[in-house]
Amino acid sequence: MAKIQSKKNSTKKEVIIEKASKLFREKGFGAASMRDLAEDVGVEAASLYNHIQSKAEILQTICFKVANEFMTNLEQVESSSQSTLKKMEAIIRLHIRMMLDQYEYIYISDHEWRHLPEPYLSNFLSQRRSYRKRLGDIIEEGIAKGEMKHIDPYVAVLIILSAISGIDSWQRSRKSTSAEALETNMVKYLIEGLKK
Amino acid sequence: MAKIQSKKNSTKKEVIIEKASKLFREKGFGAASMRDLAEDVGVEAASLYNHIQSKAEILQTICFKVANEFMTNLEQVESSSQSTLKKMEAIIRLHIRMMLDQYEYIYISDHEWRHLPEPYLSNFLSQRRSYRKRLGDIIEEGIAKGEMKHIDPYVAVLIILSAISGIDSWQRSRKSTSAEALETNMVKYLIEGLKK
DNA sequence: AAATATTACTAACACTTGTTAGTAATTTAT
DNA sequence: ATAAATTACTAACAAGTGTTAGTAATATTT
Repeated sequence: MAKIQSKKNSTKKEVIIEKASKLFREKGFGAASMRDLAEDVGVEAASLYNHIQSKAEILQTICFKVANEFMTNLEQVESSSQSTLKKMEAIIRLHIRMMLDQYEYIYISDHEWRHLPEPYLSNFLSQRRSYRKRLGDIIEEGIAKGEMKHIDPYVAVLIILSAISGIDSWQRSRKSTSAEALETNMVKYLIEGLKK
Repeated sequence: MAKIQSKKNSTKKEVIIEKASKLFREKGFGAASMRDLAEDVGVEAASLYNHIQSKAEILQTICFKVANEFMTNLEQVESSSQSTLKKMEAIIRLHIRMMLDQYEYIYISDHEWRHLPEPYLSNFLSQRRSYRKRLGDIIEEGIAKGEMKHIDPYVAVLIILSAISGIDSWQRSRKSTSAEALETNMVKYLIEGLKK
């Protein structure tokens, strides 16, 4: 049956993935070894395979967990009845917050997806393409309704997502600017850039 | 004396670095092997060491080449007598263009610097910090002069650089949007977001 | 307490890694 | 053409890779 390990209410598999996410971010997926991971978990490398099937599976789990979370949120926003600007703001804020408190996961999903084995790689990229397309559709609608300025929707999506993804280089020097100030300023910049 | 190899007027070392930059981007520094690289160059792995000293040296060369290029340009812009908005526009345009026609180099400098060995790593990060600080100073001056809107300069720099860095995910699907349209739209978005 | 299922261990596998020695081939300088 | 320097080759190294078998220890269920 379900095994409850560790101090928190989390499976050992979850512990492994959590430790792995930190390790993969620090050293990169390729350079992080299963023996490194085992040491972090406090176990021998071979023992990991009682809980996971492969190193790649860890990466898959992380990448698709993140992708699904964003996709679910997008569907909620799409089916809501806010203005297109409010929709984009909601999405931007979610991205920023997830970047702030699920940093490791998001970072890996953003930067290490290249190492996904097929067919997961194609699947992931297709999901990402679809996600961006749907963000672009919201912006397109915003332009059509006169709520947003005339700009290439695809480029706008690129800018917004990349800008948020760049918070990773803030994480390492988080003295001067607080998290709240960061979110406020980013939303201001990114939304003002859309407004007509 | 100077050895002229290959078809073009380039040292074999330059050929190696050029091939390496493509390889490092595709597979990541850690996952790219010297044997992979050797095959691309058309030579045995051991022969590479007649021209380079180590795998890490290649990474160093690439990262600092890029860093120096940006730094030189920044100094020119700083000492010019344009408005702060024009200065930022000039910098943004340079970044976009370098991203477009020196894609491999910039990408590696952006994403693979983590694998630099000390003391190069510290050196690189310090240079990067300094670069961003000076960009922030331009924005701060822009705000003080009333040319730019009130925004945290550090966050603005973060957004601008990250947004441009995100062009890498455009490279792979460069059908719909042309390079000129991309630059125009990005400048529009990023500069409008600064203007008062 | 006994039986069962789960997890950790040691040892080893086949393979890949960056790099070095030593030497042959080739290019450049005399 | 001969000498000197440069570059490519083969072979090998020590170390590290993900992963599997087999087994001992531990926890869970009966």
